Amino acid sequence: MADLKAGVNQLFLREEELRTGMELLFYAYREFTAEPDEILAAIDFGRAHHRVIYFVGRYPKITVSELLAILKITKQSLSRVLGELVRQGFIDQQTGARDRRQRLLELTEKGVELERQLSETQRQRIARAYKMAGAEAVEGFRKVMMGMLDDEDRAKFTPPAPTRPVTKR
Amino acid sequence: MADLKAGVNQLFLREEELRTGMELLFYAYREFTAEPDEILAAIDFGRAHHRVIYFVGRYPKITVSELLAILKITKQSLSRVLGELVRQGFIDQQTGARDRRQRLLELTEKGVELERQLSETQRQRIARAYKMAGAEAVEGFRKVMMGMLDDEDRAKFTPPAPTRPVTKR
DNA sequence: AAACCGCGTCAACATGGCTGACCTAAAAGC
DNA sequence: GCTTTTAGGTCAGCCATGTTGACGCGGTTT
Repeated sequence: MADLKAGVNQLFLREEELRTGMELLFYAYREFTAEPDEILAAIDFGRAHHRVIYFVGRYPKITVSELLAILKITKQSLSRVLGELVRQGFIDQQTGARDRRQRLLELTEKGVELERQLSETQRQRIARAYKMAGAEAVEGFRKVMMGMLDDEDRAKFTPPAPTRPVTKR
Repeated sequence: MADLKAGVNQLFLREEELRTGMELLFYAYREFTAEPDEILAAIDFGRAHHRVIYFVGRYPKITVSELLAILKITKQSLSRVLGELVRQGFIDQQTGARDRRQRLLELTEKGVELERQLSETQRQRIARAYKMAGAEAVEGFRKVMMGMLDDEDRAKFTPPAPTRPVTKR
């Protein structure tokens, strides 16, 4: 009887714990995107533009299909925002040397500036959270977050250097 | 000179660390929503329906304005999905006893079943991550995630029992 | 009685996903 | 060298979910 009660209690705690995790993710993600969204809206861009800017900044000379693999959207969706970014001079495309079908993407100076501006609030938010929580907690955060990913995404974080999904280049 | 180098290195590490945090959040959120999204699509619902179902399940007898405060969307947006959920018998509305202007929301049995089904994969994903990472890491995860929230959201997690933002009821 | 509040609704619009079809040019395979 | 595959672009249309703004009804508060 005592055992049964303990079991039920365990279950309840676990349920609470899991819900907390779900909600933390929901709220954190929302807060995380809110500030850049405002900046973006002012220049008639959306979250999609931010993602493209971010990953092009992260992986200079990334190809379109590599970018698609990261974002997991269709090329039609990407092309809309990417096209705008290119036309408005935030991103440069240069034809691949080895493979001339590829368009290697890179931020222009203007693009770098926008990226910096957009990510600044996010960086601050994370830095604040890391600082408040302490180094050990950060390690735990990373472990748990990694555990939530599928193998494919997880692999992006394990290799020695920051690497994009490598296809032949 | 050695100092300077160390400083630069510190900066680089910090930058890497922060980017990792940003990306973990991006990928984790995407994975987290992917599975429910599939189930939802099959019954012609979207992520917005899930959120409503989730929070109504979480806070039975929640009022419309409390729900709006949690979701931070306009009532017009909410009303679209909430209306469908009510019409299709996933959510019941009952007029508030104290304040008859209020519509207290509750999941029907059908709603509970859908909620369970939708959240199941998410619960499993979190449970797996928690288990893989260990109790201490989970504590760290929570600390960091809390640090990312604004005070308002953070307050939702600190009180003794799970509480919704309390207005007069 | 007046003002405010909770909730619903109509209309119009933007963003960012999607599918499907079709094209060019370059690379790879045989 | 011809064929097939690949990288990338483009047109057209659809859908979900967010937005603003305006207005109405009934219940509560002052």
